[in-house]
Amino acid sequence: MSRATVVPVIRELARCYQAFERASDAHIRRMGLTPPQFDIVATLGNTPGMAFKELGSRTLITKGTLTGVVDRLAARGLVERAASPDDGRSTIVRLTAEGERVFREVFEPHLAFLAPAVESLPECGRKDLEKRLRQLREALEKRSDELARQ
Amino acid sequence: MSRATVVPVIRELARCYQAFERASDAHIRRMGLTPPQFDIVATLGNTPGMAFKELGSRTLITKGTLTGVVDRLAARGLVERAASPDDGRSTIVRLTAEGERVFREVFEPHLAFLAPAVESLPECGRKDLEKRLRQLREALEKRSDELARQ
DNA sequence: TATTGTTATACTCTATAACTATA
DNA sequence: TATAGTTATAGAGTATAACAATA
Repeated sequence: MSRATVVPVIRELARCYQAFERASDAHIRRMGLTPPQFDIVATLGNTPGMAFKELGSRTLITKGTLTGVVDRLAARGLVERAASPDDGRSTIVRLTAEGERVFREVFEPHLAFLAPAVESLPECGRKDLEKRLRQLREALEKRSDELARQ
Repeated sequence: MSRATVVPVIRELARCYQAFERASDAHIRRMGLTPPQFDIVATLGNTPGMAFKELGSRTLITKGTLTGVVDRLAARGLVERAASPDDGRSTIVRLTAEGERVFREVFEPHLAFLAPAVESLPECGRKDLEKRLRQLREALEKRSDELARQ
């Protein structure tokens, strides 16, 4: 019974996310960013900046990779590094004025682009979906923990 | 109102998929495959093989990339190319005996690994989730079409 | 002319591990 | 010793476009 139960849910999750990703990535690339770059700009938007460590844990980008992605964004003038006042080992990453501009220019229109799809679900359907996705996520996180513990 | 509606659903979708991906990728890598490679092996499993074109459309890997991924799997002896009997331009990709073995060794255990997470949802919750995800996916696919048409 | 798959280019991301400087 | 970030390495995936063979 396990297989017949698991496959449909996982397949719909993957297909739905891929549909989101495809719509989203195409829109993001038209605005001249890669998906990880957008992820970082979106994470830094409306914040005073944050340490590499926190940025990495929020975006799920590992530290070695993050240095490279941040380098490329910095080279384009969208983010900048600053020394942490609290910890001499730590570096803060934050949006530049240009980065803020891109954030505003890119993030809200991106939501507006996605909105018609989300709003096509009935109100109760959205709430359901959020709740079920949260439950499944928590259960999946437990599986990751199990695996890591082996 | 649009932003407050859209963000939570999209965030839960992304977080849930990322939790899946993280659990799944770690498990797949332990078995010596990359995620796109697993995707191909899983797609070819229990089929007589299929043309590049179909394989690409099922896995969402574009043709230029697919040649490279298939090359690496072929170099490891997991898949092989064969001329299409129907169309001289077309190439069939199929699992080798070794590829079939890896499929069996990898796919079912992978489902078994994920099963506890999915089965932690109540029966009705799984059905709900599948239905809502399907609705959202269809709406997102329409957004992609809109974008492509511009 | 259109389509299938390959090749070529250039780049981004990825995992991993060694390294530095601070704590 | 442990942690934060950088550097180095090697490889995998990506977009894109030009190309050969076939339809």
